[in-house]
Amino acid sequence: MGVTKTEIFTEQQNRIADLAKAFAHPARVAILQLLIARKACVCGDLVDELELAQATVSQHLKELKRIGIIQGEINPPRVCYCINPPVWEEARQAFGSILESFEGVTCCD
Amino acid sequence: MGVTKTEIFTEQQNRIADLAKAFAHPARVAILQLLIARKACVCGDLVDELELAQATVSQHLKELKRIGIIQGEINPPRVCYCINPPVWEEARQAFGSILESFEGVTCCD
DNA sequence: ATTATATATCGCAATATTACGATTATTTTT
DNA sequence: AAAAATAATCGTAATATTGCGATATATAAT
Repeated sequence: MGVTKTEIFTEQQNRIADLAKAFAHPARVAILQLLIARKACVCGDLVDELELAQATVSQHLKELKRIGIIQGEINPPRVCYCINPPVWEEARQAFGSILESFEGVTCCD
Repeated sequence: MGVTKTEIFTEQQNRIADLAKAFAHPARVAILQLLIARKACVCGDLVDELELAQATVSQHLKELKRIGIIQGEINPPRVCYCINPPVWEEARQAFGSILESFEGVTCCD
């Protein structure tokens, strides 16, 4: 159906999935990397760097904002985007936790 | 168009996006967690634990296999799935690298 | 006031994803 | 050989995502 059955999963599983979506498209990875490099904080700069239409970049920014991993500071007529530190930290914890939980033991050797 | 313009991004960006897709759905997070806990390696056990149809679980397993993060050992008529250590390590590196690259400095304070 | 600039949103088309029943394929068990 | 068990695949429906042109909005500059 294209509709995820979120109710059958735990809060944690749904949150990890949502945080992962921030990184699950190369354009969003590129945006996050640019924001970290601090070379392009303003939306228009991101549009210049990425070969994507302004509307498309804006849509990816909206998705990243929905997840909470970035925040936008309105500075008319511009908007300055940056990483949202607490949520970034949440992502570090979440991914770190699951990625470290595998000890290298597989059940079918 | 629903079709990602992979050609305008770097190999690394595309790979990170792909690895992130492994975690970008709660069912796949649940599957990976179960495989790590070693409680359910066999496909049928996963179907029992997740409230999803067998066909749906099988589809998620296929996607995880495509990414390479799990492998399936055929043990007819069963298939035993487990984490694929080298790709899991690749994911740890990739996410670790990008997540650690943010130093807490934001450009719009 | 008018114009220019910057970004968000709308509407649309194309493609991808999620989910599942039904079927198929393969191997074991009987 | 027939039946049972397990998992993959097919087909299909519903929804989501990606991308962009066009438009709307809001402020700054003229």
